[in-house]
Amino acid sequence: MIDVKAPFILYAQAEVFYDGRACSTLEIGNYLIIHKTDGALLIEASTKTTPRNYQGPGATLEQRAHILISRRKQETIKIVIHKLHSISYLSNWSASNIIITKTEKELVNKIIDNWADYVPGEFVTIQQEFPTLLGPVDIVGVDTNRLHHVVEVKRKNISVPHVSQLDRYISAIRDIGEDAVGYIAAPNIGKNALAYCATQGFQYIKVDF
Amino acid sequence: MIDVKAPFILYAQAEVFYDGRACSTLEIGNYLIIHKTDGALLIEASTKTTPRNYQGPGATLEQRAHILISRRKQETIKIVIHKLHSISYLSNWSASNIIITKTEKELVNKIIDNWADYVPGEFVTIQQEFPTLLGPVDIVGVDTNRLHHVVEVKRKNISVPHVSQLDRYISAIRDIGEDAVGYIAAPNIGKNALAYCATQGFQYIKVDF
DNA sequence: ATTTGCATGTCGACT
DNA sequence: AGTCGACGTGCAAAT
Repeated sequence: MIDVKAPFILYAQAEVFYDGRACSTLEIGNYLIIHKTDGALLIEASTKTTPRNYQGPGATLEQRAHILISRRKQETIKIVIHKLHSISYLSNWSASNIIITKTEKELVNKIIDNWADYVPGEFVTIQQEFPTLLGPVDIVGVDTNRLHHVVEVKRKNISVPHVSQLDRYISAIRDIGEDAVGYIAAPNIGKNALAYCATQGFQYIKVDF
Repeated sequence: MIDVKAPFILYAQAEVFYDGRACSTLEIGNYLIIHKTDGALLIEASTKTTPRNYQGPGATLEQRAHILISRRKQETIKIVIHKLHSISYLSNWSASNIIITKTEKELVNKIIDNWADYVPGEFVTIQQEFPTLLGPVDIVGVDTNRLHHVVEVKRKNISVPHVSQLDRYISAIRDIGEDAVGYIAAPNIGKNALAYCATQGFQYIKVDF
């Protein structure tokens, strides 16, 4: 009846039961059921971006009478189909990924290329991906007084956890016996994050694409 | 002509451009485009659960020649349709929500709400998601003797690794100089896990939905 | 209206 | 296979 090997979109009156990390029930109604080539399964209702129920890549689909069962690891979705309105198998469905531009790296490059505009002083080195025990910092500039200017860059809004992250980087650099001051750079910053910066003595660098 | 007021699913050869919190491009290919009654828009490819591009509820859709434009706040999606394979308008598409049951959180709440039934004693604080170096513990109650009652909750059966996890949490709390006793709570527990609990001096709390 | 924290988060990178 | 961090996170509840 349904080719569970092929990708398809199915519009049907159905009810859905999920068991796995939690349990859920979706009451009987008309839903859009999407089966992808990698086994992913979506049950979409008429509102919101996120599906009502879903199963990730690698799920296996089988049919028993008017019931579709998708299994993946410890998770199971059971779709009871009461009335099949339409089904259509998609051929040559693309799997391309989006390409994101305006990346963090782009901002990092802009700051380094125009370093003097953002951080005044005489600098000996400006280094990207400066290694610390907690992982690499985006940019660290060392001035003639050996003071480390630590810049953490985000491509969108800065929130409190990002400032906290900078705080830990600063600590890590001070732990190795270097003096350091902190900067956080992004197109925007949240109010709380800005206040947090003030308490920590960090400076916000507004940088746009 | 596409009825941009109605909910529909559209299979087409298209390319997609997004601008908003970031920028993205999706190369030309065959994609499934879903327009929901609340304005939400999804561009689905043949793999993965998450859509390649999307727009949340409240977005407005308009058509200009062979280009669909969805706008929402500061975000824009432009879909250039090269070849329309099929379009279907969904009638009586349900908006029902799922009902979630049997989550770990539900059990955690039940234990906290009825704390005295599960853990006897005089308590100063009862804290959820108690932070440790190994991550948060579900519940920690501190009694008048400063003894920490550490409760790890699972939504199904407890097996040996879960008890081992509790063991590590207890160690982490003792490492910060606090005295601690362990409890593990779930609807069921395996025989080996129960024996392991006995050796470690942990207590099993049976809790049901 | 804004902020906070959870999610069946998903997903990719790295160990 | 597990862990970690980012995400155009989305989403609902609390403030």
